[in-house]
Amino acid sequence: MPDATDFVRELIRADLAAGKHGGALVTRFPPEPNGFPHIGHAKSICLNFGVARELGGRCHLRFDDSNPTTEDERYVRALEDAVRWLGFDWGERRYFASDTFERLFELSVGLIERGDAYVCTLTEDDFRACRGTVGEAGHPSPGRSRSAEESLRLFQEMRRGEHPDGAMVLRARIDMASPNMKLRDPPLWRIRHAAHYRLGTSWRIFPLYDFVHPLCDALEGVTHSLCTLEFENNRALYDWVIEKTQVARLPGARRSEQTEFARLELGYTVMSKRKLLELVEGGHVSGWDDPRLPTLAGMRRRGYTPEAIREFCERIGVAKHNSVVDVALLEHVLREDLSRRSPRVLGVLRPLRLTLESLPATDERWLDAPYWPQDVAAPAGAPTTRRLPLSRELLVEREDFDAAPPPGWRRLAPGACVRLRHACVVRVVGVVRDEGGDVAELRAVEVDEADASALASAKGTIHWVSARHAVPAEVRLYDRLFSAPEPGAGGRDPLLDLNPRSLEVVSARLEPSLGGAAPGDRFQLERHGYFLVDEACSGAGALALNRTVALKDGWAREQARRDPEARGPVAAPARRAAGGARSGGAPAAREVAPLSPAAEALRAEHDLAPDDARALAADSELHALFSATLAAGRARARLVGTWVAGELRARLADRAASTLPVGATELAELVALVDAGAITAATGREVLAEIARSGGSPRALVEARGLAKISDRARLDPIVAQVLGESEPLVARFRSGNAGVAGALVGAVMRATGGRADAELAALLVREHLERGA
RNA sequence: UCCGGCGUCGUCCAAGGGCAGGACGCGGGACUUUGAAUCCCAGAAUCGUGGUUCGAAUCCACGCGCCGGAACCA
Repeated sequence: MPDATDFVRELIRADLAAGKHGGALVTRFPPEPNGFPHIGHAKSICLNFGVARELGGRCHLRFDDSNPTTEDERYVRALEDAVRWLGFDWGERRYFASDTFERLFELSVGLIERGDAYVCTLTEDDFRACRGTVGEAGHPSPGRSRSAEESLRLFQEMRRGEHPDGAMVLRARIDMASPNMKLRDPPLWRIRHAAHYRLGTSWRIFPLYDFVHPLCDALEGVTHSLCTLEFENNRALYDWVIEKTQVARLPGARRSEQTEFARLELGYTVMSKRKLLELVEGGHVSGWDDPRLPTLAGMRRRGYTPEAIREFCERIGVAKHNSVVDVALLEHVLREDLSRRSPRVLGVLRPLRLTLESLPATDERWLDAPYWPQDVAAPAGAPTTRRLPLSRELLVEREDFDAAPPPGWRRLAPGACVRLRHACVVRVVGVVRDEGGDVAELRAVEVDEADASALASAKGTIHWVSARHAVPAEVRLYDRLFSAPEPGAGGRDPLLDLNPRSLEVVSARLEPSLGGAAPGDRFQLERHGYFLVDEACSGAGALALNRTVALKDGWAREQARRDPEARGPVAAPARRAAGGARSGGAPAAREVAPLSPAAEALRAEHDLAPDDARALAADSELHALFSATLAAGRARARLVGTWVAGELRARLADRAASTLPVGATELAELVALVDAGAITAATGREVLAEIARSGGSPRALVEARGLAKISDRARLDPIVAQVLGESEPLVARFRSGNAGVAGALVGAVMRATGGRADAELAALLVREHLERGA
């Protein structure tokens, strides 16, 4: 049962229910093959493919490849890999925009013939100058008046390659003065003498996004074209292109509709293709699949699972406002998933020798150790235990020893007892230092199982390996690539925000069972984190491990809190910089904007609410209706104002008041009913909605439907009693101190009476009943 | 400045006239042979001001703030 609900799914469900597009649902994931997909693409993939899967539609994979200079076959493969890896399937539905150029050309010819497009020979600079700015209207290009025949001839010449790059473009003829810049005669095709990765040099002109995209959607029969917020201004053009090309008449084509949602942003990383490309080409990372990158290839190599990413995409939701998701959420779902599938093993990242003096050098004890903790069920078929050798020479974590430990320390310290995971409790009896004074070795003895107090003093458990049996491995530890929450914020160079310590490579020693680990294997190194045996670097005998994500470390967090200086700026708890959409400061309380003289006069004359006066003053038609209504009845002017300027206008949306089948007479009648207390305001609104739809007399409607207000105590009281009887949980909540539910109970009474109950009386009765019952 | 979009816990997402809810993070506690996991508890928000309404996060108005838009990119 897919519970994921968001405005996109709601919209689609509504369209489906309404039978729009013949009840069909077709979405598409439309990347341009000019870079590797990243976690932001995953959101789009999960949305488009997920919606289709859940709601019984299909989703196409389409390559939006209309720019020959940036696109490449290898990106096509990377995109396909990513979609498949995430667990989605486009079946036979793989399309290339570049396959549609011929049809797009034909549609363009139609546009020119109908006068909806023309060839413009302005230079790029002049073109720009002609377009105007956001503040001022543009003016027409000389080409705008070119005849269709002439434009057609030029357009054919463009296609034949008879003109150099930039000599001319085909433009839509829309509106050079439109406040929406996208509509100021946008270019549709431009000349580009460059080899396209699929088409070679067979085309010398290439269509632009705003032309290609709607047309491909329509041609493929896409019903819901989901894209990100920055295309909101393009929607008008999207619709224009579909309408004016008449593409929907073609077989299989549809009038698709665009809906925008917020793209994904993650803290401490960059998501734009440009910036990613810069990192890759500048050698700041090892490639598109560098495990520190938010690319799907990088995340995959680091050890992320498709399941975790899908879960993440589900949890972040889909909305219409820009947001920056905390990486902590990503890491949380990752750990959740990894915990279920990773056997626990021991490995020492930064080894320190520990000699167990109580164990003879020739002794070797093999212990049984479970792979899975008590609260994690072993996956079906997975081994549940392995053997672990204990010998005299051990290796422990350097960090687990402190000669002068802070309070609360539970690990190795002079004289202290700790438990060796799966083995025994040991006591540190000696610390050997090298000539530089650094700790070189620890001497310890096994604690007798009978020594209860020593056993009990061992508060901590540490991991270890037998030096002789340990297998070496190169382990890569990753930290976030950038040290700033929003790299490059404020226009600075993001490279300046690179975290110099984003990668640390250590020579680790692992328990012998890992000797046979194969690329792609994953496990948890206890107390360290989740690791993946690197697919690319683990040759025969040489094990390379990538730490996918560290375990949470409550001790480290606590230490950091005590001494923030001791930790690097990067390792400090993630704290997003203030900002984003919500930093909108509350200016000092301000007076409501003053009324215009006309509005003020109106307000004073009729004792109107200021907002109503303003609305009436601003709309002569509404004002006239107000005056007429006033004249037609005896209701109080203030109330008439509210109903005309408030309730009626709200129903109007963009229409003119004269289009409604409601005149001054009806309005006056309605307001009089409310004013006299014959009906409730709620009923009044309902009646207004009804007569706004189909006309008629309010009084007649009220009588026909029996909508008169119930203000008779004796009549309402039993209704209240019944509602309360049926709302046991709510009543209980009230009893336990939640006074707010009283409102909900009043609401229930209102619903039970179809809005006819005198609300004030209902509220009074509800309160009486509740108090009596208590 | 014009056009478009958007403002709910620190973060992400619900509630679309009637109980402001969930998740992550943070804090506290229980448990623990991973300072993990798990469990429990706490704290924490409707951008502002008016209006309509018995009742407003939700409707209306006026503001404020943030994002996007002037590529022959997508």
